[in-house]
Amino acid sequence: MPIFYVTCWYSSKNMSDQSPDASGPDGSGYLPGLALDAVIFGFHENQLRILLLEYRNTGLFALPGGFIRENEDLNAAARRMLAERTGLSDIYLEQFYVFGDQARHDPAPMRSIMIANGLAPTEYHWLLRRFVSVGYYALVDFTKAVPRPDALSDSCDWYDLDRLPQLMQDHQTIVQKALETLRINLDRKLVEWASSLLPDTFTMAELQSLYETILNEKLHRSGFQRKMLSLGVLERIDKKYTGGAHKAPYVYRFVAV
Amino acid sequence: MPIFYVTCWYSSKNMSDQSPDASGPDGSGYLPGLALDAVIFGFHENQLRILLLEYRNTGLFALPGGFIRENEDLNAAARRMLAERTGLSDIYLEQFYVFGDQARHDPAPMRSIMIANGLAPTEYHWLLRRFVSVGYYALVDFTKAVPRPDALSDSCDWYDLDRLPQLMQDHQTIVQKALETLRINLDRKLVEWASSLLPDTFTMAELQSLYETILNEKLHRSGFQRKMLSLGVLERIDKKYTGGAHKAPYVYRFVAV
DNA sequence: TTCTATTGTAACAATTTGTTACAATAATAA
DNA sequence: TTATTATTGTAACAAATTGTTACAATAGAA
Repeated sequence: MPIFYVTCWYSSKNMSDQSPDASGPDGSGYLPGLALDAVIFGFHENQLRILLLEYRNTGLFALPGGFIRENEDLNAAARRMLAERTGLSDIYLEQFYVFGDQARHDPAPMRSIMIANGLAPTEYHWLLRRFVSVGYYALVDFTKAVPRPDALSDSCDWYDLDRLPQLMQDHQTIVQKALETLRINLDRKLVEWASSLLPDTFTMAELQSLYETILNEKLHRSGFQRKMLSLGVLERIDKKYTGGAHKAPYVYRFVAV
Repeated sequence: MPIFYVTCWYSSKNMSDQSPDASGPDGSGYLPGLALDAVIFGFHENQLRILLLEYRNTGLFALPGGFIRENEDLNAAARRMLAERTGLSDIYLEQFYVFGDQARHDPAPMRSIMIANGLAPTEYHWLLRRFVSVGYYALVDFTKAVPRPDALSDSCDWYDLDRLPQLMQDHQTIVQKALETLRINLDRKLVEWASSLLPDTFTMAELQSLYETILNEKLHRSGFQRKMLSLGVLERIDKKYTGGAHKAPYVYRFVAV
């Protein structure tokens, strides 16, 4: 019972128009039907934001996403996509959920985007087909990122979590689920996250404001300080003279594990 | 710039030999390159086991897996696969990780399995290609399941977690990650899991043994009872006369949320 | 020098968890 | 009937953790 399975990519234009990695604008070279969407959390001075793309002439906003090359690990694809969008490479990145309902398949917005970009996609264009998408969340200091739009979008920028524009498809759901994951994992993953979210050294007040911003609630200063110190992962470095008319706080660093 | 993307399934035999759902043994009707693997945890009387398939004449063991139909939700596919393997439908099931490294692509074992089953797969047979696999864990009372082998395997049975046979590919890693997830989530998900892991009513000792088995550590009886009662989700039902020469324990039920 | 805002930490209370102890049984055997 | 036994439910207390308040120690500005 010899059976053959072949995935074919047809392009009416030039099959040879491909980037060096052998993945091209016709979708060839990518794993078919599988995508990534990333909720990139940016933190800086009490502010928690996420990175969104705005598509040209459409008023449509979306999470940065991407595809997986045939000769690429899934997580590596997420890391590559992230670097393309932010210019950052050593940041925390983790899967949190796979969005695989049929209901999320809605070719209309993507068709609008393509048309707004001067393309005339056929009904069966690969970008208009059903995708199962792996959700990733990433953590960065947003002052370190250099957001770059992708080929179809004219802006890539940070948006306050509580003032998000209307998002495409199920991207609002994806953001919500990412935020839940962030909150659930905060205590357990703090040390892993620290280098992505905080400068090398930081004051206790900065660490507390990170907690408060992520959890969206006020914490008691004294108890917080005691709890953090009791974790045994903080090393006190120096005093920090901020210029304020008050005692100078210490700066801390997470000790290597 | 009209571009076409078409996925083609070639079968040297009969393209019409398909199940009613339009997914066939040639892989057509399924989302290409995407699979599921399930770690089905079975609990009963202090024992935690998982369900494994043994492939005919190969000595190879594997997690039950499956594919996603083109007109099926991802989670629905997992639920269907689970029902096919266990006969159970109302059980707890959740994604925990996507395994998407290229390194996991190793066609050798699957080729052996197919050959052992009298098939002569070509090099490009769909089952021998790279798959990204969504890992699910499920929770059942293993006395309620009726394990059924799939087409290529001659047994489907429960194995003690600490006495697993050698598993195919990266399935050992998948089991490990599922177990970690189970432990991390136990407290937070207890109520959701209860109906899959415990009988409708249960004694405190049974609940404690569930905890101890999952966490693989002894807990203090008194503190455990107090903690569980303080959750405010247990309803005391009745006494249970077990026949033992001692005080009869109460049986509890989780109250509806 | 005084004043102000913020920090680090002590002090104590409240709560939660760890541990031990013991009375309350269901059977069983004397 | 009456011990005996194994387990259960919970009280009692200790230990640890967390919540809250208080206060001394500044770094700068007035």
